[in-house]
Amino acid sequence: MTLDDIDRRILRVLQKQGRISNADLSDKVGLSPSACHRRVQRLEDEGILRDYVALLDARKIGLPTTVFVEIRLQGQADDILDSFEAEVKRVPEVLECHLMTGTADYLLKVVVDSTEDFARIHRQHLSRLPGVQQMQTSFALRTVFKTTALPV
Amino acid sequence: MTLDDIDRRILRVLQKQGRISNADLSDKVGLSPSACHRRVQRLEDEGILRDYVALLDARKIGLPTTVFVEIRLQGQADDILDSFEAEVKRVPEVLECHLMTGTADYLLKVVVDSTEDFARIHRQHLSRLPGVQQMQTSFALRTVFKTTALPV
DNA sequence: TGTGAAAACTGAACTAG
DNA sequence: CTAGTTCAGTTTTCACA
Repeated sequence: MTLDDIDRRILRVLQKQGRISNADLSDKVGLSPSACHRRVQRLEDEGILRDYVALLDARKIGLPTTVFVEIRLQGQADDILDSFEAEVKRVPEVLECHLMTGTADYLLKVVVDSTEDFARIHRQHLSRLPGVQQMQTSFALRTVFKTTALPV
Repeated sequence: MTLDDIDRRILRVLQKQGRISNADLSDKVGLSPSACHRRVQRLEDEGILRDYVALLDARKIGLPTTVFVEIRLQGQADDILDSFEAEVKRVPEVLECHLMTGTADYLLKVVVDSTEDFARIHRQHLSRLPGVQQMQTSFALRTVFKTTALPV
């Protein structure tokens, strides 16, 4: 599917204000409410608009610390990767898990309350992940910025 | 502020379905619509519910590739950090920028179309960032999972 | 918690380019 | 024929009792 300029404007607005009313959105992008609504529906049907979510203030719910964990596995056989991934999925503090280029390396993004809390999660979950050869941890001192909005 | 069990349920639902109607939400958490509405408003007022956003399918808008870039700066003087951060903010493909523990290290998360596209962004933007001593790039081969939902 | 007026949503019928 | 508009019935929101 091909996006025109108005589509991109709609996406830019919704990536910042996911709960804006269709009336206000149509104003912002210069369409009538129903024309705008039809476009939004098309973007949803195509799966380009994938989800609407609420974002929480991590600090205010006691998870101010972001940790990145690099993990080298013992091999790259599919069953090693599969069982590792299955276990990682069960740790709710792990928000992202990427398989990186190179030799069976994973990068995890983890949110925790504090370094002590991370120690606990490490002890209870990460240190028990199967097939791990090496693990290296880096703490974010400060998140300069973070957005979910893709450039469209 | 202290969150009770129903608050947490509300937050869990809204982190997955940010546009659910108040009527449906109140059903799911077992409250009357107006009681539920009051709680949501309180969570918004407190800033715990920070934002509602739409999430896009990165693949479908031509940004299927995630790249992590580790950067070591030449020093950790405030003005070096400040000018670096100011410049990084201007690159829309950079979704996250974290200052990491250690010696003036940054970690950037970047989304691009392809390795060639990353090469362009590197050439045009990243290689021109001020104060950079060293830069190391890792590509995500495959994103196993990724969520914006914090564990509450 | 329940109520009701005001706002928003959303589909149908219609129109212009 | 595609993309926009107006209009009207329905649903949702949200302030107040």
